[in-house]
Amino acid sequence: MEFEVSTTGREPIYRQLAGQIREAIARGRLAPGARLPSVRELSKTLVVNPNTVARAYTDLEHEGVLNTRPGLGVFVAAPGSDLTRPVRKKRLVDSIDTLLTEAVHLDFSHSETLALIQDRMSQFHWKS
Amino acid sequence: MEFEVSTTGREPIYRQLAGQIREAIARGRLAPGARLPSVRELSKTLVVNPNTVARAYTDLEHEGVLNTRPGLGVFVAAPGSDLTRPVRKKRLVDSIDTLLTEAVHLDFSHSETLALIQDRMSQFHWKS
Amino acid sequence: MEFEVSTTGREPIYRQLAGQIREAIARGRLAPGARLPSVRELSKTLVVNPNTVARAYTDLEHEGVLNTRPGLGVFVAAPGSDLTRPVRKKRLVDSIDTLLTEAVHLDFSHSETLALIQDRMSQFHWKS
Amino acid sequence: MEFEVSTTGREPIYRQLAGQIREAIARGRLAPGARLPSVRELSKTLVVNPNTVARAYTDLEHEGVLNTRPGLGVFVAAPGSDLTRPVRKKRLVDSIDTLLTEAVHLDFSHSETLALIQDRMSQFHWKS
DNA sequence: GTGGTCTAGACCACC
DNA sequence: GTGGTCTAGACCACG
Repeated sequence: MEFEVSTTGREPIYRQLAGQIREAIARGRLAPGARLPSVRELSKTLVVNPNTVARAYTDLEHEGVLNTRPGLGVFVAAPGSDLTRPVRKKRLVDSIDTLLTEAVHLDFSHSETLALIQDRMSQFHWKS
Repeated sequence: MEFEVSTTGREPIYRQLAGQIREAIARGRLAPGARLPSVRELSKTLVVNPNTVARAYTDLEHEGVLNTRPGLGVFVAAPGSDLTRPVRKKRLVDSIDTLLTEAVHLDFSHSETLALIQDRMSQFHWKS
Repeated sequence: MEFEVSTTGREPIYRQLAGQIREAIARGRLAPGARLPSVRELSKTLVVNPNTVARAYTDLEHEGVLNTRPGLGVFVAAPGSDLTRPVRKKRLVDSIDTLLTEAVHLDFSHSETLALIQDRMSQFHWKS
Repeated sequence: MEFEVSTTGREPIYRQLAGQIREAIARGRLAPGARLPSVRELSKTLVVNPNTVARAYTDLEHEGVLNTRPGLGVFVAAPGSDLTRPVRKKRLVDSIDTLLTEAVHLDFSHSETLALIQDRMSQFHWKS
């Protein structure tokens, strides 16, 4: 896996990195159990402060997306969420509504939006 | 229209407010030409500083979502975007990918996600 | 780059500043990627409130003229516009008509006006 | 002459009106000596407050563009400016620079800009 | 150190 | 009454 961060644009680097790791997992390009580069290693290849990489990793660990095994490295966790179904559903619905709001303001039609979503869905790695 | 902001989360107040206004418009609950509460009025009901409300309004005006007529108030603008199609599409696709990443991590299946999206889509106000 | 603002005129300070930055970029005196003075620094040299400088910077960021990288500073963005061609043309034509109206009222002839425009054009940094 | 004001958009009504009168004169559609509608009359047809029309007229009178002859009405003044040539030139050059700055940021080329300006120039009524 | 957010409170322009 | 500008000063997030 190679990641890349852009120092142009206002999204904090640690959050760009966390987002890219989440997306790589969701697309199936990083499988459960896979080992990620060490903090030191990744901070060198991305030319960013090690604290920045560490922050991304610990955030994802708190989310349950990564596991750190001290002395061994950082690994992709098994899929699944600790949250209850109503909580998970509420989060997803809120995000969907935000997306649809954006689609309407960007002047896309119902059918264009749906087609685009279905097209992108085929690129992700869905459960069962 | 009633809006509500939470001061506990990390999302800035002015951005929560802007998001709620955008969503109300996208759902058709705020029609083009409708007048929004005055800055001072809304700042009182939300118990925030008038500058904070004004910031949300002016951001939305820059986006072309609202029109402000000094001395009269703030109004919902006509729909439509001045942005180029490639730019609009890129923005939407990026948002879709972020959403789908979240859906996978929240452990939803392809069909559940699609069903949820189609259900929510029916609540928005699409063009043409 | 040195900027200067006048507090006596009726043009808001933040807008004077934004205009000077836009002009410096259009003349090529501020190249893409160049760093602008920090908000605090510039607010000291101009003797205005930091918020006023920040307002100019964020307006220009919304226009796509500047990029701000929190923690690092504010930089000149890559050139180009995200707006649709008809919108861009309408804006330019409106501004041209306003200019020509002024030229006529200032009692300049057709040839004097054209000569002056061509002279000034040579001082700007045009694309391609 | 018919004028029209838009209550959408942030330009004050009195200034829209003044601008339209200036432009009509510069295009030769209102000749020197022509009589403008009375304040009362115009305020009715535009459906605006009479004070607003009066403000536009008095601003233009101060500029030397209109003359009020009490009891008779408001008339287009003879062309010409009271200002000295260096002052007039400085004003025009400043306006030209502002226009060219906008053209560059709107991503127009040198030749497109010049062509557009020459096209619009032919629609104005130049001296001698 | 950088920019971002929010508050409190003053004054102005417009209608 | 409306929104717009500006100041002073506090606190937070980022690198």
